[in-house]
Amino acid sequence: MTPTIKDVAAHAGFSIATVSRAINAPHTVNPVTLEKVRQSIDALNFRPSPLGRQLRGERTRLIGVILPTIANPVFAECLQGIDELAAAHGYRLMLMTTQYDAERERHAIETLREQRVEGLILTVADADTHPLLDDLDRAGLLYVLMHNDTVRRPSVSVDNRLAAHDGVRMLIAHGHRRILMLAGTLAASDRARLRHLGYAQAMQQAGLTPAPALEIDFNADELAPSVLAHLTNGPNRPTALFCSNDLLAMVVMRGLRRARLQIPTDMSILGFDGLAMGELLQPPLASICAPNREIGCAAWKRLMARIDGTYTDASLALTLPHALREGATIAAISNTSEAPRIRSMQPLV
Amino acid sequence: MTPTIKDVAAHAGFSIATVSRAINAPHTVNPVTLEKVRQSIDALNFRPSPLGRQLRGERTRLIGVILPTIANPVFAECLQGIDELAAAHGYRLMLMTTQYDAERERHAIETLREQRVEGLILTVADADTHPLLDDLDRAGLLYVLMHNDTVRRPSVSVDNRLAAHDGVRMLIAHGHRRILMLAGTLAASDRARLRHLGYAQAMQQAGLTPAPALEIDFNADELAPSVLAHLTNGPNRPTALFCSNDLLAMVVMRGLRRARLQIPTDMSILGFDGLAMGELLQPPLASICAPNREIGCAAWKRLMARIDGTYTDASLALTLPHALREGATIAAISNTSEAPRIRSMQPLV
DNA sequence: CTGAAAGCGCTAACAT
DNA sequence: ATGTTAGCGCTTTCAG
Repeated sequence: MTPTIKDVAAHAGFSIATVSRAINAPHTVNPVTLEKVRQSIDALNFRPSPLGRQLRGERTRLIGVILPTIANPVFAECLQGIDELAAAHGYRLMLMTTQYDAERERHAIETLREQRVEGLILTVADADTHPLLDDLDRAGLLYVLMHNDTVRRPSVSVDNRLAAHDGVRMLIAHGHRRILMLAGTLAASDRARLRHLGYAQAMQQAGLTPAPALEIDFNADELAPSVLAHLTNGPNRPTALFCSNDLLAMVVMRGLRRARLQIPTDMSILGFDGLAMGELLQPPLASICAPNREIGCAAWKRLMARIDGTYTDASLALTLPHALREGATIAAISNTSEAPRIRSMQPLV
Repeated sequence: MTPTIKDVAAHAGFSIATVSRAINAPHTVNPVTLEKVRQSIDALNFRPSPLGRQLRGERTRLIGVILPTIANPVFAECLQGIDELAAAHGYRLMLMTTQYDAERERHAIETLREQRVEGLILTVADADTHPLLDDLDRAGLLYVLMHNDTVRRPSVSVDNRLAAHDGVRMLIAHGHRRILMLAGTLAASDRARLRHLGYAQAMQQAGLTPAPALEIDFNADELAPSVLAHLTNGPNRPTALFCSNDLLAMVVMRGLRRARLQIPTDMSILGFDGLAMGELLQPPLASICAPNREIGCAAWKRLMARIDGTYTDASLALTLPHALREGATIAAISNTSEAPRIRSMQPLV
């Protein structure tokens, strides 16, 4: 059916070894022979089977990608970046999702190892304490983490702590003092932890009291009554919500609207991720933007550098810059009783 | 490094053939032997290499997925469905995106063929006239189309014409008479064509005059002045816009807002796709919903059925039901000069 | 410069 | 019930 190297050899009247050399080391073969072989290749429309090469222990040109989900555009955007570079470099991508499940993470890694991927680009729940990553190190399977914010392993991310810190500082600069952080139920990630840390530090530095992150059920149509009570409860209600990601922010915005709260008049909202989608909202969502596509691209480049052995950078973690997108979901609070005066702030960033 | 079948054989004191049988046909081997082999497998943590099997001409357990982009959640949602079933059935997914580019479509198909995928799930621009799909048929490589609305090939889709027809009828039932269809610049797909056909038929059946689809630049921040003129121009301006997909609808909504038009008061908007995201908008986007995840799942099942040879269904195309999501972006037009009376309509669907 | 042959990990006749 | 062997498509010594 599909022609093999044998067919080409027969057609050209040479051995399969010569055909192989004509393909992989053209300079080592007589130009005349080379030409004949090439013609046979064209005539038969032969393309060397990756399978043979892969089995032979050559490079598989396979890269594994493991993501929590692609339903969240954050990861879809990263994947776009990876895919673009992979296509340009003749690599094939094998994709597996974990739905944030540890057992599926394990299974994905094992499956991709079996398939002899040359490297792995992945996002895990918690990078620092992940035993499987130690296994990879031990086995010599190269990988680069994406969005995992750790200095202990090869990774590409924004500085989640600092980014959250900047964002919350900005809220404070707008006069907010009672700022609550909201997180999804799958919040046991290094990202979520660091974002909350940044929030807490920004609060403390402004002499304010940070609160634990309030967990929100992502899938519920409405906000839980207990949550709503928290958000609307009397004079101590928060004036601003820092949501640990944009999807959550959107769900919260909808929930608040259903509860007849105006955004940003009654409540300011700040998201995290910088989803393109957010700008299309009304009002456009303020967010701490991670360069998701670039994170994917950078992870690819790092992985390639590790594979090529040109990875000489001493530091494991690559931190990409974040940006504040000041959408219209944030209102300034000027002279309410809670924030009696506009304090002078040092410039942001 | 990684143990091979040889290592297991040596460890267990049997031949590699016996080990292979212990794995693939346990009943043909002596229970005692079987147990020993299994212990060796466990001891060495052996997992048979897919590569050897694949080269041997066995099933590769590889499925190729080709999508225009995963930046559009429509495709990400499909992919989620596919991925879920693939993981459950022990298949691996190889993903390639085309960015709606014919050459990249060709390249993706060729690459995946070389890799000996057992089948292909893909979305192409225009299924009917696609020569590469004929090649696949000829080569016997099994595939199922997703979102390509054609009766000529194995496919899973909604009835784009009917869905658009229903949607536009609904607009008309709400009193709209001047309804314009908007399409993205990459509109040369069978989907877009059929959606416009449905629009045109609905208009004609109501005695209204359909217009050609107006092309919108997806990426521009604002709507082009010429477009804006079209939409706001005097008494003949449209009162409702049917957007060929939800992402476009969102961009248009933002553009209209920037031009100080109120939605739905000044303009009603109907999208197509039923993105989950749309419900989070303000106002929630009315849309013709395709069951994207289910389309992915159904495509998977069809492909598996074709591979297993249990695909006895006579019809090539599987049409999944669409649904109208009547968001708040549609206003009723009752007694304006343009629509002097509410005409009685037959019930919708 | 070219060819013969070994071998990557595995399965499937064919023997025993 | 188990072992031997050939071969999937390819690359790579090693000879010539």
